[in-house]
Amino acid sequence: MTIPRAAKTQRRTRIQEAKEEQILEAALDVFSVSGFRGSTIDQIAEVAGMSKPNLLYYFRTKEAMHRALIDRVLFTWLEPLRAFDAEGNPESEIRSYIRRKLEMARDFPRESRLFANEMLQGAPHVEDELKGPLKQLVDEKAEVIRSWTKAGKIAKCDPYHLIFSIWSTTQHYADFDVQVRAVLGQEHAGAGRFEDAARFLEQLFIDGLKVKPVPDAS
Amino acid sequence: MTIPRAAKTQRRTRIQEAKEEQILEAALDVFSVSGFRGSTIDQIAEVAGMSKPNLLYYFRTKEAMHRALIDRVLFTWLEPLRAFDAEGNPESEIRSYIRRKLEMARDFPRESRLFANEMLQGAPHVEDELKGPLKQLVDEKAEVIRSWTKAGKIAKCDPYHLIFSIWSTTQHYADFDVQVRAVLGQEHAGAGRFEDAARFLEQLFIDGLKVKPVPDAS
DNA sequence: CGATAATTTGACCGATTGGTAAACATTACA
DNA sequence: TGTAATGTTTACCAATCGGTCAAATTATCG
Repeated sequence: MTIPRAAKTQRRTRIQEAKEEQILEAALDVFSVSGFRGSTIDQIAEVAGMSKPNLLYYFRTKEAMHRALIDRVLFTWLEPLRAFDAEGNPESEIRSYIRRKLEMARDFPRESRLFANEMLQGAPHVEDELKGPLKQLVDEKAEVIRSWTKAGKIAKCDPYHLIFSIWSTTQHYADFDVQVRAVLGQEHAGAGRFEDAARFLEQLFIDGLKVKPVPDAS
Repeated sequence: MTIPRAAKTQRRTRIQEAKEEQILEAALDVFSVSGFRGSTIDQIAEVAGMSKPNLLYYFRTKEAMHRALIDRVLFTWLEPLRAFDAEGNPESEIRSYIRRKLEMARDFPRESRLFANEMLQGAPHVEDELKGPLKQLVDEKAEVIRSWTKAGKIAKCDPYHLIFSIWSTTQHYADFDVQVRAVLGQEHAGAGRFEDAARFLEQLFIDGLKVKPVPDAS
């Protein structure tokens, strides 16, 4: 019988694990550029170096591949935010959060683009995750930030929009990489652009969030 | 003869102008969500309320539609940056630039997403525009900002990354709208979110760029 | 070894893709 | 009004799409 598709078996053989990894790696290449609708199984199969029916032996549908990919990416993608520590020093926490996010944009640009593609299309496959686990995590960290402002450790500001702005500025270097390179030109588009970005963003956020001397009407 | 396609005629009839407008409007709907590869002429035709061959009478290929759309969007999209005035007061210039960009994200989210989709795919259709006109415009404005820092009007910072960060933070509210809504929840995801964002971003950039008292070693 | 299960592939299917041909309908204008 | 140009539609095409199937191949293990 050939009925028991890979997914059904209890124990995953080494070969299964390896092939699924190989497929998801190729799928990430393709989905991150063309989005779900714009990607084809044939493309993924070619990148993976396998036949199309062979892909479909491990993942029954195109959606299944995409779903598996999204699930995996979503988890690791939120790790920097999870590491955000309430006990830590606000300035250094924000600083290292920016650093971490920027490192991810540099080291895992495909993952960032996969996620961006999904958002642009209205998150048809992950809306529940956004409204559930993601919102919950952000709510939690927003509360931490709010406590910092209340304690006078950082300037008063909307914690949600602070998080959004860190997300957007850092992911920009992955999602809009072509634009960044084009605008910076050959001279400044080298590997150093991430260091420059880090310096700028740290300055912006740290100084922008410093507690300001109240011009109190006395 | 039916050979002279619409594009070939010198004078554009009223009906041509209207239909082309109607098509591009529909194309914007579709392309902005699914990207170039993920969109189909049939989808656009249905949204436009016209038959597929009728679309192809006005635009010979799917690429021609996309190209026409991109050209139009790219121009209006850069208007806020063009309005950036070297003579003006730095603080109010930056403030109004952020406002304008945020208003565009609110009023023209499809245009923002169309552009974002193109970037994610590596800008296969507009790389020349990025390296040419766009880079030139940004270079020019970056020089303005640099002059401000040299004059001590704003804190010393990398003008390119400053522009990038304004782009990314503002466009985020168009491109990642689903995520923003999901995280903010029903209570705070209303129309007011743009006002909240404006307040936060203005504070961040204005305070973050204030000239800091030098802790000079005296 | 033998046999059973797991893996891989070529051939194929119906649906959809971008695009065409030509007949038909409408408009502009002398 | 007539007629030529413009605009629209039906029918269609080859290529590609997501996915199936049965046969062939390979790994596993007693």
